[in-house]
Amino acid sequence: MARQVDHNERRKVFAAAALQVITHQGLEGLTVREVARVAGFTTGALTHYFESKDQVLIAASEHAAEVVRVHMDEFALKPCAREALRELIFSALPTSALKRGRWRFWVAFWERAAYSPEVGQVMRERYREWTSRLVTLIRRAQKEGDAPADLDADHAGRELVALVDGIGVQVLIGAGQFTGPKQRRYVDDLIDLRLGPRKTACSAPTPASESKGRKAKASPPRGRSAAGAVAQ
Amino acid sequence: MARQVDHNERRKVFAAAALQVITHQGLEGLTVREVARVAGFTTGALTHYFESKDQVLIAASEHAAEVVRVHMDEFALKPCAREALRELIFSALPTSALKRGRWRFWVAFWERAAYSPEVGQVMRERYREWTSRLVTLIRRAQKEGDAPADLDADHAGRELVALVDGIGVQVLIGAGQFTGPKQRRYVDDLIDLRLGPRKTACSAPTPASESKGRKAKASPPRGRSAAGAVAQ
DNA sequence: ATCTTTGCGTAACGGTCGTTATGCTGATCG
DNA sequence: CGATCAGCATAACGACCGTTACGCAAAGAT
Repeated sequence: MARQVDHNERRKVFAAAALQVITHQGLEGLTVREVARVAGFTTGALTHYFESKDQVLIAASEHAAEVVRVHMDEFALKPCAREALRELIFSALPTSALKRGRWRFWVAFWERAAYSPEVGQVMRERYREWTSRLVTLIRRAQKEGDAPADLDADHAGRELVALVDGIGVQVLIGAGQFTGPKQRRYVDDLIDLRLGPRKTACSAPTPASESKGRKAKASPPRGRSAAGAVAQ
Repeated sequence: MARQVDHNERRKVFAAAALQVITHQGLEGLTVREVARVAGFTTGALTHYFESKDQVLIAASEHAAEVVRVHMDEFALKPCAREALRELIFSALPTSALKRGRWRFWVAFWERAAYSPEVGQVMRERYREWTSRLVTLIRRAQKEGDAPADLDADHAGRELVALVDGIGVQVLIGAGQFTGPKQRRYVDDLIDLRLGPRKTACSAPTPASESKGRKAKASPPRGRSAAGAVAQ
């Protein structure tokens, strides 16, 4: 035998490089030469691990999904489902330069998915997982009495997914001044509207928790009836 | 002098051809040769009217916007603002093969806008107009007593824009079985949630009518229409 | 020590891209 | 009735693309 290299490990290196290239230079900047260069190799090495450029693209999306998966799993562990839902969605919003780069990545995939069945397949699986996370948390919130029992969790989940994607689009093209707090306000507003008034206490209902001390975050408006005069 | 042709008219023919190419073959299928071929010319003619490929792209988006603008103006004339809002949004949803093609077109632009400032500028103007249409109708609904007076129309308008874009994304990648009626249900649901109970007095709500009957266009684009261009 | 196999760099191939150069055609005007 | 010039086709250019071919270096196996 000859020397052995961890095949999966190498593929991950190239996938990460591809992710970086798309994030910074877009889909049309994605070339096998550039990916190999960023990864610290040449095309000869890359072709050793991938059959085609499309396979590199797929691997990049799988790598990106894996990176955020770790992050997302943390939120699911929070005791209060409704709060976990909020923060999970917040973490997905394009509120920083890095996250906006990630969003450019996914938008590029949307475009590609419409023409490549294989990419479409991958994207469908990504959305199945992402939507499922939200729906699960909504159901948990219902069990915790923090959302109406007759709420259609599937509907609400997909609605939130759509809202987030829509926000992402507007941020990317630079429509309106969609700052981070503003993005969060849209999410909070829709959550409150769908799930109704919040429970005053989370997990273990501490009965005398009357302190109104909130963190520095701007507190979002409540339901529709109280939504007047919000200017920022 | 030599023979004269309508410069703007020619540009429109190429723009329509570019629109068709992107719709059917995506952004990576958009080449100056293909656009010229579809328009019934060759690259020599195209370069006579456009400085670069990017300019063709911009012209294509302006043409697409102009086509839908005519359609949208009809809805604004409806007596009941809330119903007009519904149908305006319905008309934008990717509920047919043709409309899905249009959506592919816009998604391609989102991706491009993130990297080309000039394309971004154009897209921002498109969204300003689209959002403004929705917000105006919401305000009219408020005046007609068909929406709560304390509703933040700007917020609701942008929320609806985001929802529609999010639905478009999910339809394009094929996530869930997002049929036409289902798409409309999401829109209706959010409108009802934000604007509250409907007034009964308005014109009888046409139940999910897809007004796809092609009305006779006022006048066909004058001059010689090229080979396979302009498919409304 | 030698053979075999793997890892990967180098370079070339065929194709397509946006753009540019060039030349024909025919409508218009002095 | 030429002269002229806009309109457009043809073709070539240089760059870059994904992919393939090939060769060498090094590490495990014998």
